[in-house]
Amino acid sequence: MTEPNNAPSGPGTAPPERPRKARSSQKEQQIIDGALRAFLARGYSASMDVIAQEAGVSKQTVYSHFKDKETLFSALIDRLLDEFMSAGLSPELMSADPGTFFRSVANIALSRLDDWEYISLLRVLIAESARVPELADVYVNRLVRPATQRLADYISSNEKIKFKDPEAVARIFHGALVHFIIMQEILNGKHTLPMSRERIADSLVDLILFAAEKTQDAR
Amino acid sequence: MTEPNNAPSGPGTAPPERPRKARSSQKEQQIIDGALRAFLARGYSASMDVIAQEAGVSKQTVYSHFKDKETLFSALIDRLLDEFMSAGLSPELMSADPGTFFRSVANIALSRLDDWEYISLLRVLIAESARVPELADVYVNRLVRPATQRLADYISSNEKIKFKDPEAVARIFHGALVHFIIMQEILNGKHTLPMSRERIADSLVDLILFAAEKTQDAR
DNA sequence: GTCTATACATGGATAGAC
DNA sequence: GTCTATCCATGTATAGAC
Repeated sequence: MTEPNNAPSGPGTAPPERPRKARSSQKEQQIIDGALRAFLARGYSASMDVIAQEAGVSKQTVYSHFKDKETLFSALIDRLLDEFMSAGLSPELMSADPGTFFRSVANIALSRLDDWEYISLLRVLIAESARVPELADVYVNRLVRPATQRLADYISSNEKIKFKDPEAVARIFHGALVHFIIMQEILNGKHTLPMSRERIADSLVDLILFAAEKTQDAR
Repeated sequence: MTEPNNAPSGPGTAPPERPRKARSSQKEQQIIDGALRAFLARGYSASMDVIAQEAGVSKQTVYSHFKDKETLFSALIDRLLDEFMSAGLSPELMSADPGTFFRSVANIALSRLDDWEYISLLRVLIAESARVPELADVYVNRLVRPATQRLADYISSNEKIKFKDPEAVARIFHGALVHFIIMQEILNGKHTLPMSRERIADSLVDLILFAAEKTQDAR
């Protein structure tokens, strides 16, 4: 009945301490960790038995902390998305020159090629997007929107570059990077269609910088 | 570099002619169609009961044509990939000017935003890529490799444009388009982060043309 | 080949002891 | 809260009649 979880995102007061998992007992942390591993490795089809086993607790213990499988799944995805929520590019980067800025953004994005959790999360989100569209919405609102927004803001505000449609350019830049991750890591392109991340970063940065210069020339 | 006609980069020795059995009875066609709808709508978790119902036959009839669920699934995905296999851009396009070429490629790719089968196929491929990696490999070899290869070939051969790394540019161009489809249609971005396909196409074509011109100037 | 009926296993969820 | 044991629905696959 009364759920131990409290304090969703408090509107008026910004809590200086962690808003979530105020008291996560030893067992609860075990459950969360185990369920995370199970879901990310096997998708939503991971059985509750496997989850309990992975967590090192009994199945009933899982159910004493989470109402049902769907609740557990959504809670975990939501939790993961929070962790990956970009805390924002460092402010000094927003005032860096275009070459530094785009190169840094590309490198940060491509560093996720090594992050098994991020890659698995992406796969599960896409896999379950039809069944649970809300999770895809959370992903878009927490990760994609801020990322593309900041890119568009930089493009719009920086004097040295000028594009007709900063938002579209931002989405192209972001999309090329994310697709490369999906391609290489999820769809096995790392083996069937290998290409180094440096080549993608180099060409992408060149592309946008050259186009920006050309647009400048044409003014 | 390599022969454009044959590209069976695999060890298997499959006769190039008669790639598929010609006899598909009435029932068998029903099964295929029903299973296709069921799998694309609900993923691999679609039950054999639902598949049989969707096909309008009994469950046993399905099993009399396909050994088990996994075989049926793989056969269908393989069949779908064949249908989507790009027959190659029309030869006259390969000799068109860059503006026409890239604009056409972008429009062709973005037309898949309206293709429910393609979108569902993409989702299922990603969803099952961990469990059945071979299907992802087939997708990459049949669709992604030819598409990016032709883009890279065009970039390499056309006198009017010059990039340091045509293959990387090809993958960026292709990736930005495919990611836009994943974003808008699979991850629900069409509602949460709307953007017209024309804006993406315009900015992407501008980006590559301007960058190409700039590279020309710098020669 | 095609159907109805069924065997067998798995999975989500609960009961009851401690 | 935590465990073991269990219920019951669903799912894959098969048997047997026609």
